[in-house]
Amino acid sequence: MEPTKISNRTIAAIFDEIADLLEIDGANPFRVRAYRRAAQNILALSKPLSQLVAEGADLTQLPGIGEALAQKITEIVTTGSLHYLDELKKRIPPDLERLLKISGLGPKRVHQLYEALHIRSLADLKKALDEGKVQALDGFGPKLVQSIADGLARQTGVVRHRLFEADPVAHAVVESLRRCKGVRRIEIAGSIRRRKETVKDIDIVAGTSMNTDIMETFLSLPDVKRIVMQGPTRSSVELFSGFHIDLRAVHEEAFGSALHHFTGARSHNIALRTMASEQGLKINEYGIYKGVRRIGGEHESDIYERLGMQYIEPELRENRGEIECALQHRLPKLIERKAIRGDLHIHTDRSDGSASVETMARAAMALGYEYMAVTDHTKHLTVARGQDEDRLLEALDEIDALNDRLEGFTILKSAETDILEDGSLDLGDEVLRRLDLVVGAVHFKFNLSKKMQTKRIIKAMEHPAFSILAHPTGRLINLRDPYELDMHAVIAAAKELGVILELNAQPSRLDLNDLHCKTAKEAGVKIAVSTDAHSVADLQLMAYGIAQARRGWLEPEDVVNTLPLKELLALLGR
DNA sequence: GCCGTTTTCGGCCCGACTGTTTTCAGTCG
Repeated sequence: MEPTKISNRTIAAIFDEIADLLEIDGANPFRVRAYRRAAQNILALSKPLSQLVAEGADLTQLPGIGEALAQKITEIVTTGSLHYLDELKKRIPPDLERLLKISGLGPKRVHQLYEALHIRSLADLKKALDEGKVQALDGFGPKLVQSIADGLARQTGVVRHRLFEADPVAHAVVESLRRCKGVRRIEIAGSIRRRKETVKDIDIVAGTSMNTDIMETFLSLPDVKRIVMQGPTRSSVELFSGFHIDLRAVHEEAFGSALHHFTGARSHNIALRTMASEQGLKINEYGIYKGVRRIGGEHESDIYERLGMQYIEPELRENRGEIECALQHRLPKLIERKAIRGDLHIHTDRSDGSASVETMARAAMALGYEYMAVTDHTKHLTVARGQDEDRLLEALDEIDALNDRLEGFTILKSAETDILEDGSLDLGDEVLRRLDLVVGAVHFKFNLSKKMQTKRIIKAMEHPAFSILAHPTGRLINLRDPYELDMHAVIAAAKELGVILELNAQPSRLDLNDLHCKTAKEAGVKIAVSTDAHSVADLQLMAYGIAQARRGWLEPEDVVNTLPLKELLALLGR
């Protein structure tokens, strides 16, 4: 049968769905976990499974994939569906998965609700609650029933917050707790510390002396809407702003272990603990132990040291191969903000930016940069006052004059050229040739088929003047999905054509994402980390781009705007 | 369902908090 081009994401979603259903069915929890772990590992792959199957690769070589799952993957890829899942759905109503999302309801209770009251949907649950049937069940006391009812009422919209929205909230809470009695150390942990693009909640870890009032202070912060959970060492609240915050307080000697535990990712922790137990060691929030003897935990680095591996930066802790690398002492030397020598995507008031070319240039100089590229929009993008050839030529004259005046700084001539529907560029060849680099981007016709969109973009990349593909997938996190695009084909074309891919640092874009970056790096494709600044303040967004680059395993040599100007121009063929 | 220098069976991370319970199961992170 003709293989489908079914995506890794779809296959992972199928395995996750199986895990949900098996869990409700009361299956062996380790079997459930095998499906979940496989789903997670599949998401981290840099090659499409459909391609691996077509090449006849041995799927059992992949982590977490054995005979049974390899066979299921092959069936999904070749037939587009999975008989086993269809059978499961027949036996267990798939709507039950939605009940799992309600806080306080796990597989056991969902199973019980289904068996005893035939509850199979949110509506059924609401009705049963209203009729007082739920509280009649064994183990469903008045408080639990109330919390389920509350959870059901809140059910609408479990949102993941974007990193840049969570950052200021987290910092404000940390600052109000820092001066509490007995607080020696306090840090943000969780997915914020790993700089994940979206976060579900905010985790904070404190190392304290015996006498501390941090928990009381935390629970009585003015922003607290309700207390979700409270204990002597751990509490959780919901703020009026909708954020959930977990606070974990341990004795200062255990701060490193607690910080590690609450930084996660969970899959990273599980992998480390499994490894530790193979070495006869045990890791928990309080330390790392050999037998009953505690051999570390004050500092986070103790854990990696005792396990005989390199320290793993938080951005890498996703169990995507970092543990294996750390054991072999060949982790990437992740890029840092200070390695950046320039910004290659900047708007000015000549299109939709708010500051002049000179103002942006002086701001970039103040950041210690050697260069920046002015990349105002082109004429097709009328809403952004895109420039036609004549206005662009005027801009180039202004840049020439400024470059004569600015000491030790170069403004590169460029444009964020629209990629038109047929893959041609929105500027004439004569003007394109006068630019130091050409940034190309899609700003309309997002809804083309995957095939057409991929063709359109690769055609644009084939233009001899084309340098950098900006925000390659067009997504706006939580607002707009990426357009349909065969990213593996785009990466292959970039490699072949010597085109650079952008990691757009706008925190609502972060496009390429972390996995794309890793895949591009492995393919030998260079990345530009650019802010797409529309104001002086936006230049600071570089930090978000660098964080995402680190999550994508990028090193300074993978990123073109770490190069000195001369070498950058040579790479661009100028 | 996966995995292996405890290797083809018998393990599989670890602990806090809650509610309903008289010692623990379920959920969560």
